[in-house]
Amino acid sequence: MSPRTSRQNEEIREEKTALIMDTALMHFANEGYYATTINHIAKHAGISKGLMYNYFDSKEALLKAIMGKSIAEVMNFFDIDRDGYLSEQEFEFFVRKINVMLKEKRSFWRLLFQLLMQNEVREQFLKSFAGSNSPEHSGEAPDIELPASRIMGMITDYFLRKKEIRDESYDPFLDLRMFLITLKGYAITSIYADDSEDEDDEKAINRIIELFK
Amino acid sequence: MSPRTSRQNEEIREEKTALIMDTALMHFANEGYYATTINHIAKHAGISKGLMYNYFDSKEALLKAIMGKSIAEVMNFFDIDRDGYLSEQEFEFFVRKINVMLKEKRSFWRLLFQLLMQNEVREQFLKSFAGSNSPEHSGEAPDIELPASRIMGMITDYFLRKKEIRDESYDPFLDLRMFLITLKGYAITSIYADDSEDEDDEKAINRIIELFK
Amino acid sequence: MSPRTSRQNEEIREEKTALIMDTALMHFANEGYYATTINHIAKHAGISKGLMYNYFDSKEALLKAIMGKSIAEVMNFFDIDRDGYLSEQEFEFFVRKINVMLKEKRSFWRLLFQLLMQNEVREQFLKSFAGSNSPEHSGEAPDIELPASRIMGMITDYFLRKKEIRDESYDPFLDLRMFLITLKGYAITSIYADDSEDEDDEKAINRIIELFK
Amino acid sequence: MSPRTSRQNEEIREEKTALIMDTALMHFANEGYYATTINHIAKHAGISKGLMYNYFDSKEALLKAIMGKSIAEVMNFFDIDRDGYLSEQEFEFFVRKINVMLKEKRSFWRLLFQLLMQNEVREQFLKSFAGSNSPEHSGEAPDIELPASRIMGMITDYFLRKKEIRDESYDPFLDLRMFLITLKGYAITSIYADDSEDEDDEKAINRIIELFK
DNA sequence: GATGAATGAGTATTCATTCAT
DNA sequence: CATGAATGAATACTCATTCAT
Repeated sequence: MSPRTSRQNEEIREEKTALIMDTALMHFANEGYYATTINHIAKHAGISKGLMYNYFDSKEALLKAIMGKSIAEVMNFFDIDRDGYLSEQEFEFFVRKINVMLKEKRSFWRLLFQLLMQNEVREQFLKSFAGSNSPEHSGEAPDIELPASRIMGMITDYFLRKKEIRDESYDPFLDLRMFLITLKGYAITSIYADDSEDEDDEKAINRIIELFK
Repeated sequence: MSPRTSRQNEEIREEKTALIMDTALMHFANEGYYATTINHIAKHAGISKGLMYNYFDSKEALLKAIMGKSIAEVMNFFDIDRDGYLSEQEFEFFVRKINVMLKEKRSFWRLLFQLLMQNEVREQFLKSFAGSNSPEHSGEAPDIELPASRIMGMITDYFLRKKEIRDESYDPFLDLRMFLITLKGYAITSIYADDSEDEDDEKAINRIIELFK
Repeated sequence: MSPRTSRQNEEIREEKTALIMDTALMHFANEGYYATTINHIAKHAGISKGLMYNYFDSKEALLKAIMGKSIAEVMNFFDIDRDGYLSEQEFEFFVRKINVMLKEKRSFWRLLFQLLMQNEVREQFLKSFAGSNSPEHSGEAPDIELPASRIMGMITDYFLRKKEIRDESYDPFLDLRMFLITLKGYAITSIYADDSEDEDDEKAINRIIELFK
Repeated sequence: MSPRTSRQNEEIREEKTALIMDTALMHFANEGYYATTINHIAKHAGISKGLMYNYFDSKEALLKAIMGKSIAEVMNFFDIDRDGYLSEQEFEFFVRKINVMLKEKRSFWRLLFQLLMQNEVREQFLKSFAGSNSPEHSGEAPDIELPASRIMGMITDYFLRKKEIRDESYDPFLDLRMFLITLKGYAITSIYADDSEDEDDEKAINRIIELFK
């Protein structure tokens, strides 16, 4: 009957926060952000509507928290504090890693794509990847911009370096463009495949590596 | 003082129908179907809310009308009554045509992708492309199914035929898969590019043709 | 090409007025006043919505016109300019007449009952039958009140006169009450019978006459 | 600071449910179902529009809940599990009971009559009373059908049995018909009487019993 | 921390009525 | 006289958010 220690409370908060975010992500991803009601999430998470608002200020805040956390995880996955250099061997590793991430975080990617389909959201999001040297930002998502554009920079460097070992006709920007196109195509195909044959995906990934190595 | 002729009324109806559908498509595509209110559409179309319902039974009916019309146009574009055979030269023509369509019907494609991101809609839609020999259907969209799966059949045939002129190691299904992946990737890249450089797109299309010819 | 004469116009007006009123009455009676839209009436009458408003100021005005006309017809049926005296033989005639009226004007009676089920309408209507000497009225339906209460007076007189030829225990007011109850019961039974057996109705009417003669 | 117990919530729900149903019944009965807006009900019940939908899915669902509950109460009133036999003494009791019910549940009967005045509703409802041996029903109101037709069967039996103690000329079906007519007439007279003199009603009921005993 | 009853601003939809032709 | 496109006020219904307990 003794009151919970603040340590215990802290644990409860973390557990509940994670539970809510996971449940919400799943439903946002599958039924759509607008189609998913707070009630629905609360019910499936086994908590009350009111409690949700104890942890998140609003539905939008919940969405942002989910996206922020997921993006951070994805970024972490890329081993942020690497040297920013992508060797040929690392390139293969990089592509395979993306494949793993797509499969492990299907819900996040579905949600991300869904959100990117809306102009307003997309525009806000794209700034993150635009320039690596934006001097100031509104503070909305200050910790994503840098890593995101750093990865883009890293990949760009990789293709620019390929020019040195290819002949005159090689166009690194076209190759980069084709790589991104193929990656995106693979991503949505893989993310929305209802009957994903891992074997087929593996073949496709190998082919992508072969094409852009 | 005499009432409008039915010819005049017919014209008015056609014009207004088109106006409403165009306005709605634009907003559905850019702001999202759920985020777009009937009020919003009416205001931007310069008409009253009530008039909308004079032409379309509901928001969903409006969406279906838009999708139906757009899909029909796209299908027409593919010259449905061709012989169903895709020669090597026709393949290049085919890919270029897709590129044109993507650019001419950006809003439709944006809306289509958006809708496909939601499980329920996607599942219903995917049936259209599944089998070319579904004996009966509920009548919802009977004129889309056939052409859609016919096109898929035509493309599949094309890649199967390539096997005959390639060596033993050629995997037509992987090649087909890669082609579809690349096309999808190109599509979403092109559709959502804010600053589309036609020149760059042209290069990418050429590369795609070169890769899968 | 010569313009219609005012005589012709007058004829057209009368025809159209009757057409609209008949159509409206039928639908009001069967589907209900609220459930029947102006559109519905116009379509079934084969005219335009606008024309309706050329003849009637509003939906309610249409209703009032219908009720007024029907009530007038019913009153006429009772041979208004009779002497206001109901003999025993005339009583039988009177009851049979009511039966004929119920069958000939089913739609009107259905509509009337329907309207009487709503407090506001009923209260307004009941004044008509209340006193035969209401000094003033709002002018809404001045030509109904008198005949209606006159008929009630006539019937009341009939039952009061019966007292003279019955024994002491006879209660004319109870008998009158029972007569009205039975008539109402017969009316709604007959009006809403889906499979009206005229033979059965005939027997019931005979019984009613026998009971209250 | 602790949340309400589920017992407390249960109580609140029951109270509010009853409050809403009572308020709605009163207004439906008096102003008519269509003429009564959800707003109106909410305002008179002293709650918000939204809360209504917390308890009932729709206006129609509210209506059905009210009718279902009322019909169940009425049926209970008739002591359903009696032996299904109506003796002469019980007949008197039966008629008096109906009178009590009419007075105690005026609003319900007003609403019922009102609904029965509309073709569609009536047809659906009348099935309940039609046959006592309908093998299957759509499940809409399975628990009403049986008792309703059972009561009709009980009354029919009563009149058929009277034949045995009457002379040759007695027509039980005509008598039954007259009884139902008189009952209906009494019902609507009583239900819609603005100035109901209980004394007069009592006399009429006595007369009815005397007539059909 | 936890609950779910309660709120109200917002959304799709209906329909009597108007009006230009 | 006749038409039906156009309007907008009203209505049912939804759902994020608040708050008493």
